[in-house]
Amino acid sequence: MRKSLRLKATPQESSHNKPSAVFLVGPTATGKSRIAVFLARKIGAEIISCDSMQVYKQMSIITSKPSAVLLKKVPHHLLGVVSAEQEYDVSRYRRQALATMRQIAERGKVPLFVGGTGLYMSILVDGIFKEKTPHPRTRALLYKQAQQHGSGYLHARLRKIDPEAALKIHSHDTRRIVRALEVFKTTGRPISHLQKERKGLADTHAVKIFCLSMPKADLDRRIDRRLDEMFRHGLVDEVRALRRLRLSRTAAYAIGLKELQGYWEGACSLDEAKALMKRATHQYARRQLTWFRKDKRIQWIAVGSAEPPRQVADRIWKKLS
RNA sequence: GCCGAGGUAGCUCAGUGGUAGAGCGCGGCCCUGAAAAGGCCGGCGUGGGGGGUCCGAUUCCCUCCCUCGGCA
Repeated sequence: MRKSLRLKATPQESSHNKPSAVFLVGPTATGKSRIAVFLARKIGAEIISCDSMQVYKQMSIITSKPSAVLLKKVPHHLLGVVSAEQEYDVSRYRRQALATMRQIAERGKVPLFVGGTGLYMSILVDGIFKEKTPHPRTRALLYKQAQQHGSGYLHARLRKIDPEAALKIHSHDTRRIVRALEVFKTTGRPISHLQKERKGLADTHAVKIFCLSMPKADLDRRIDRRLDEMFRHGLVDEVRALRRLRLSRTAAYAIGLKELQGYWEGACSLDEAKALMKRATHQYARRQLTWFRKDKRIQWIAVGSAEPPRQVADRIWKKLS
């Protein structure tokens, strides 16, 4: 039998012998993909992407999917699984990820989740409250009301039906106010109650989470370098091809689409568009870090800017065994 | 060289005789079916240099420096 992952058993776990799930997360451009492949080989894992944008088929360069070389070394899942014309969301991701995980378990392998989407990670580890899918008509109506009367008006309504949620959601955060009202309208229950009902991998698995980190200045440099590389590798052609599609709203949020659109509309030069993309990605990395920082279960892996991926993988592996 | 406009936050620029703001950037934070999204908080400043008037100047005056435009 291939060496399977043995985690150091803590007192509580020793009797249960929970299956394990490993997460390798971190902001963009820290080198997750390469490190993940080395790590996966060492622990007998298959990789499940934990990225909200790499799920789209026609978007490879723009989302920095792992290279073909890497894909050949270890089985990867949930990359390019839907058309960029389709909407995608957390719950769909969760269903697909859990199903994939079961298949991997059947093969006697360990699931290694790799990506930078904090919410997707949390929804796996901690769970999601299950309710019916979004109700588009209710939602549309609520947005219309928000437009007419302002988000404060909706927030006041939320305060009446679900004070707890209203306290948590800022009165300007239209998106979450609408969602909370929508849930109440369609289920008759306050979202704040439903949200307490969640079960995730943390309840059934021995979950290990590793987050890569490096000084922000180094990270920004790496981001810039990667953006330059993306352009060299045909980013513009890829995005030009995307224009022939009817991109879904969710896919359209990928960093770079708006910027290149601006270029084609003559609002800026290509270099300016590239600079805007770099900036947007720096900001994105910052938000990612904020998300990960608050999760106290995370074990941080400080990566040297020139440290070989294999070495990083080794360090993580040592923490696992 | 002359004329004109201007030098205020990292950038673009407001404003005021009582030591300054906005947008963007930058930093921190929030996040349960849009999350590479959305929202919140923070001014981060030798107000070009020097001198003068004034109780008090970033604001008024003088001078020097710099930038931009026009004329030479």
